[in-house]
Formats: sequence, C-alpha cells, structure tokens
Amino acid sequence: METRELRYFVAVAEELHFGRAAQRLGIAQPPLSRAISQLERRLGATLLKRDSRSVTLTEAGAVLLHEGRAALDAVEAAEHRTRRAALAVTGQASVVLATKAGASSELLAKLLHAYAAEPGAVNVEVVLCGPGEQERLLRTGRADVAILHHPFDVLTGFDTEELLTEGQVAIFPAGHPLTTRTSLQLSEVTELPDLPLPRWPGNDGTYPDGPGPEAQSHSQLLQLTSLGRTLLVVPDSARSQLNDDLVAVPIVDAPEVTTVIAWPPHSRSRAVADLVRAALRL
Amino acid sequence: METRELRYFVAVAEELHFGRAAQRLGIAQPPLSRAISQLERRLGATLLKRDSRSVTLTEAGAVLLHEGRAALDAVEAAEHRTRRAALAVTGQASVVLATKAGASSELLAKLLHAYAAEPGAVNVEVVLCGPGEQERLLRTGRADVAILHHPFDVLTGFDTEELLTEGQVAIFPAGHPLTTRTSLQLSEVTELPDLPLPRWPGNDGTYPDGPGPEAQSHSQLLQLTSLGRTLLVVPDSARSQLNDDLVAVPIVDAPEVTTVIAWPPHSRSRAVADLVRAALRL
DNA sequence: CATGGGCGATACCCTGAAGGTATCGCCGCA
DNA sequence: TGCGGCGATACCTTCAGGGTATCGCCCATG
Repeated sequence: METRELRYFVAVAEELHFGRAAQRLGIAQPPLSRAISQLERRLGATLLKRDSRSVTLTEAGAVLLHEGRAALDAVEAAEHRTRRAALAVTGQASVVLATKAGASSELLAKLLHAYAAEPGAVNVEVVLCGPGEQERLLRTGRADVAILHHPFDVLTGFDTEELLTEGQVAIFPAGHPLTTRTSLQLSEVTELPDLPLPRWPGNDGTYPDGPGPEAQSHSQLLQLTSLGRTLLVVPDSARSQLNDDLVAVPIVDAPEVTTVIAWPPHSRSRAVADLVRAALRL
Repeated sequence: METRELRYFVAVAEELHFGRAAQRLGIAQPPLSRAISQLERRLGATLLKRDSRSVTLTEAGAVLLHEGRAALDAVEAAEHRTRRAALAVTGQASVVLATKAGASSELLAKLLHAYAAEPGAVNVEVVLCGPGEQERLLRTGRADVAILHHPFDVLTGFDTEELLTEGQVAIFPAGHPLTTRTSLQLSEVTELPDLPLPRWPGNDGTYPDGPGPEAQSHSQLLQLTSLGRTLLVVPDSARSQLNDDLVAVPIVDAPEVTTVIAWPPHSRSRAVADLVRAALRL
C-alpha cells in the first residue's frame, strides 16, 4: 500500500464526500473514486458504503482510518526526524520540546536550566501548544520530547517518566463568593450555573456542545476567568502564573495530575536522553 | 514520502550494496540509484556515503532506517488489520495470538479456556514463534495479541498487563553432577565449560559468536539439552513440559521473568479486549 | 604498471499508472 | 417531471518509474 493511497482514503473517510475530499487533496474527483475502489479491490474489503445520497464507513473502513492515520504519522515522523538528524550534522542540532501553555512554567524553567548545564547540550526549541496537540507533534516527529499531563493526555505508545504529581485548584475572579473558602469539593464547582466550564475544540476543530465559552489558548482562558465568564480547574503549580485579580482555591477530591516527560520509543537522540536525565534529577 | 521509496531505502541501508538491494527488490540497479538520490535531494540530507568501494550509512541515514522500518511496519499493520476486519464481517472473525514456543503452556491453556467461555468469543489462532518474533508480528498487524516475557522481550510501544512473575531454573540432562543440588547461583551455570549456553539467531538471521550450539526452536533446545550439548535457563513454569531425562534446578539469583499479555495501543478489537480481560481474571 | 572487473552514476528510451475532462446514471426534491 | 447533486465510467494525456547500455572510478592482481 502506498502512502498516497492512504492519504486519499483518509481524506475521503474524514470528509465522507468524494468531491470535497478531492478538492482537499488538490485532484479531480474521478481519479479519487478510482483510487479508492482500486484500494478496495486490492484489500478485498469494502471500505465505504455509498448509498447514492451519502457515504459511510464500514467496519473495515473504520479500522483503516485508524491504522492509516497512525501509519501516515509514522511516515511523516520518519521524514521529519531524518531532516532534523541531517541538520544536526551541520552543527544546527536542536531538540523540539512540546509543552502545553498551562503547564508549570517553573518546572519547565528548571528543566531547561538543568539541561543547559549538561555537557553537549544543544539548543532547545520550546513549542507551546493547545491541549492534546503535543501528542500529534510527537507522533509526527515535529517534536522530540513533550511535557504531558496524566490522566488528561494520551500517553499510549510513548516512553514516559513522571516528574511531578499535584492536586488541582479552581480559579475564580477576585471577589467571587467561593473565594472565601479554603477548600472545595469537586461537586461544588463542576455545575456552577454562573461559571460554566470552558469548551476546547476537539481534534476535528469543532467545539462540544455546552454552556461554557469557547477557548483556544491559555491566555484566553485567564482573561475569560478574570471577566467572570468561566471557571478554571488547573494543577496547583499554575497558581504562580496568576495575577492579582484571580484567586485559587484547592479542590480536595479532584483527581491528581501527574506531569510527565514523554518521548517516542526507540528514540536514538542523545539530546532527548540528556533532557530526560536532567528532568529526573530535578 | 511514498512507501516505495522507504522500502527502497531500507533495502539499500540493510544490504549496503545497490546491486544486491536492487536484486532483492526485483528491479534493476540504475532506477534504484536514481530513487535514492532523488530521496536524498528531497530530504535535503545525505543518507549514504558512497566511497567507490563501499556504501555506509550516515547519521541521518541511520535515523531513516530506524524510523522507516517503523513506518513500513505501521503501513503493513494497517493493511493486515483492515483485511482481518473485513473478514470479521463475513463471520470469519478470529484473533491471532502470538506466543513463544517456550512460554507456559499451562497459562496459555487456561487463558484460551477462560476466553472461550466469554460471550461472543471468536476463534483464536495461536502462532508459536521464535524469540523476539512476536514483537514483529504485533507491529506488522499479523498478530493481534502476544504473550511476551519481560525483561527479555521489547515491550516499548505496546499496552501490556502482567500475568505471572516467576523465577528461573536451569535444565540439565539427567545424571549431570549439578542435578544433585537443590539450588544454584547464576554464576555457577553461566560459564560451565562442558555446557555452553545456546546461541539464537539475531534479527538479521545470523548467529552471534560463541561456543554454544545454534538453535532455532524450543524443541531443538530440549533435544540438545537431553544430549548434554547445552544448558537451558528457563522460567520455572517450563518445568511442566520436561520429560524424564531432564532435570530442573532453581537459580536463586536469576532475574525474575514476568509473563505479560501485550497488544498494540489503540486496539479497537472487541476480541482483544475480551482476551485481556480473561487473562486478568486468571 | 597495465588491465580486468566490480560498483555506482549517467544517458536515453519506453511503458503504464495516475491525473484530467466529459458524461452518464441514479436518486431525492421542488 | 425535470433539475441538481454526487459518484461511476469512458477516454485521453502526461510523466514518473523502470529497463538497457555504458561510463568512470578504483582496487586487485599478474
């Protein structure tokens, strides 16, 4: 199976529409139709049910969509990592570290500092990403290491080391009635009618339904919180980044959050190994 | 990058010889040379150093070999799993379970029995493989689940559950002087001049150097042991498969062996989930 | 020291796979 | 009943990928 065929199939499976998929791929619709039915013939499997008004995935099609995405990610990763390895030879060596905007900046600062002191340390490019985005960067080789948050981020298929486990706090605008409390139950904050939880875009770029405001970045969230439009629940260490108009109250029964450093298995990179070692010494 | 290009590069990187690689790929040498240099141009990286008498991998080439193999495995897995998913629809559903020839047959029997009792259980194809081979089967989608042995098998990138942890025993032919002992130290058996440890073929199909006999299968090993040509060190539970001319002696300080059940992350298969659940209930 | 042979690169040709355009056939809907 | 949306089919065109012949380099060997 060629990656081109996989890309074609994934496009159709995502759009569930040959015309739009073809447009997205920058080709005409007929060759796309042909490529898909040829793929189906070679696999001996019906991947899509076309019933003249709509296209739907079969069971086998769903499997290929899943596995195909993973395979395309792996191919892309091979490409990226090779390019970066070639750069390393010319003395342009660097590691890309992906981290969530909300992650503990204190921990990150200490990590970068500790790593910089290593012999043979190279330039670390820090990429701040939205939630769930680090996983994608790691899988496609656009990042070499990532800071992730268990149990929120998917760790499957990565090597990881735990760095820090902490409780969570709720963030209120100063003056909110609950800021007088010294601790809260999770149940007290999840269903506040005046402060709904914000909604993040899913992997498909759309927002789940709900009352909360839509947000794409951490700074947006902080601003929304200051304005009293939403309630944040974040790891304890995020308190240090708050300014005066925001107040944090610990939530005693919220699940603990573990900050981990993650990297693709079989990483051959010296720099990644050094970074992880530095992280473990913190 | 197309999988064809990756296959071409991997072939050359493994053979380190354009002519042989071309032969292996079933094409002529010139188009292969062209394909590789085109790939190098597109990646902007030198992958191979050709110094007129020999071909060697560059640093970037080594990375692409590594990552490329993983990517090709992922593509192959997508293909296999889609085919099997399509079969499942026609009522031909089955799971492929890969296990090492030496693994506890008792545990396996119990597992298969427990799973068969599940509602919705499907046919389980058991594949016996040589050491290290299960990993490959799982990665390429030719198997859905595997029984592996930590710390001997590579578990990276798989989801796993531990099933059984046990010590190891040395296997001697009946009448060997050490069979009078009730326990042994690891150091007492690793360097016996009369009974060298056997040699397994590596992933490249060649045997490491050493005094021990070469072996490809578990039954070969048992026979070699009966003949007094080699010494076996195996998990405790393997004793049950021995016949009378072999004697097992526990090794007190050998590393413990954990039998685990492993499956590819993000497995969407109902049967795999049921199998794992059945295994955990044992 | 000449030379033959092994190996990768280059030159050049040819075929077929992949892409484009036009159009059909089917179906839901106004 | 006819129009429009959508996937499939028919047919043409192009160029990427594969083949053969040959070069150029270098080591081995007599």
